[in-house]
Amino acid sequence: MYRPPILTVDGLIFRHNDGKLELLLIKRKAEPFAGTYALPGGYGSHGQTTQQAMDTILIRKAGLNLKQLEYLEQLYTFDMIGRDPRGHAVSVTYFGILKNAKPKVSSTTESPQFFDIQSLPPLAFDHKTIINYAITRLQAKLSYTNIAVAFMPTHFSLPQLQSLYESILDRKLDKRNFRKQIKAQDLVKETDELLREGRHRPARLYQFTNKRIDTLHF
Amino acid sequence: MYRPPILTVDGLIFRHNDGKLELLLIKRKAEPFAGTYALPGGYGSHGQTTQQAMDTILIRKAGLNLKQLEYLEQLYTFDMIGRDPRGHAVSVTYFGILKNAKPKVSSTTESPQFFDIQSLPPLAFDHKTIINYAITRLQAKLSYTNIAVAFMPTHFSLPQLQSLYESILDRKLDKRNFRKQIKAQDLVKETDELLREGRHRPARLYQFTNKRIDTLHF
DNA sequence: ACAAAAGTGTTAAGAATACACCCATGT
DNA sequence: ACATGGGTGTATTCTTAACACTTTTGT
Repeated sequence: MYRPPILTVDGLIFRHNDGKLELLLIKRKAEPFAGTYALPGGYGSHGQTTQQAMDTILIRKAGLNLKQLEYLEQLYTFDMIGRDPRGHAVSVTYFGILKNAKPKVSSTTESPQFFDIQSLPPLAFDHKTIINYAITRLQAKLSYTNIAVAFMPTHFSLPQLQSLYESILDRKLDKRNFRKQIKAQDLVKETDELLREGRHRPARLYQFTNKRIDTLHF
Repeated sequence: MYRPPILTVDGLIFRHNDGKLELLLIKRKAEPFAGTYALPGGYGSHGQTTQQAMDTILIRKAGLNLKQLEYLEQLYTFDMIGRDPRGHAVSVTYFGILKNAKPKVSSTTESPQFFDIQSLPPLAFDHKTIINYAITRLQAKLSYTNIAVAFMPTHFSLPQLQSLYESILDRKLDKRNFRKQIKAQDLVKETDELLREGRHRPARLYQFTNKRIDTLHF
């Protein structure tokens, strides 16, 4: 009789908030690693695609459903010995982006919480490895896709967009070169609105020219 | 009681032979799609990593084991309704490269055979989609990794290397620019051997400077 | 001597980088 | 009036692309 491996699904939900790149974590209630932070995840069941499983799990653990995400792609499938108390498990991971302006939904079932990527708490399982993998992928995609679209609200200033790039790439960019490149790609178009938010010159607001996100996952 | 989904594993084994990019297919013996060509694949079992499963399946279906491959990476995990007669299945796919000079091992269990990428037979399941995905990935990796190393024999001429690039990218490249770029990356070094193979000037043989293949999978 | 593939450099255009000052606002 | 972040242009280097003739061999 055929006995398949345990299949789990884990989600990496990012957002850009307050100039920082943030990741959604939950605090585990069950053993192993009870009380430790972890990626929201759970078991996939027969008759369900892994994406459907991801959806149910995110709703249960973080009060968030996939339709609220601006972007979702499969990240990688990790199979590691000792991930699961019941033995070897295969985990399909998904990488999602929550748009900045969206309501920050979260039931408190497992105290879902966004953490700045720069200061993550200790993590359960091999989740730190998975997160590093996701960030490297995100950095790579930033250069050859318009994935930035997924993070930004519909109207945004170029300094805000630059802040997104900087928090993902984890380095400062030259303001003039950044603006020149963004404009050269014609990724964005001007609006006639301004954003006033301090005792300094207001920023012009832009919107993206095409809202579709390139869907090449490499 | 928890019932996991069916888990399958499929392999995409490429090689570069006779100036063409080739892919390993087997002819299915069982239903569904009996008699149709397909990627070598099968079920993953409890207590086995997907990579171990890939190994046993390749041995059984094509008389080839993973250690004979020059390169292996995970490609993607497809879950599609109707892939499996027993219902919904999740398939983890691996992408492998067989070095040119390697013995072309193959038991005839399921008549494993290499096909030119340019003229593939009709394929079972959604395997055509998976293959297209793999080729796109391979094309992308060619530009930012030294994955070409995996295809070439230890000693090779630059025209042979160019032929590999051309068969993967499916377009002609300029000879002078190609050689300049390869040399600029210092990917290769000259040997003092020559390859004579026709009534024309012999080609100088080269070897790769570092045999390690970059292992960034993006 | 000729056919056939190997080998070789230069120029032009475009992309990426470095860099410093003026502008519009709130207090 | 001043502090704060928003906004703008040019020069240089590096990268990419286009392009044609000579060399060495086997027959």
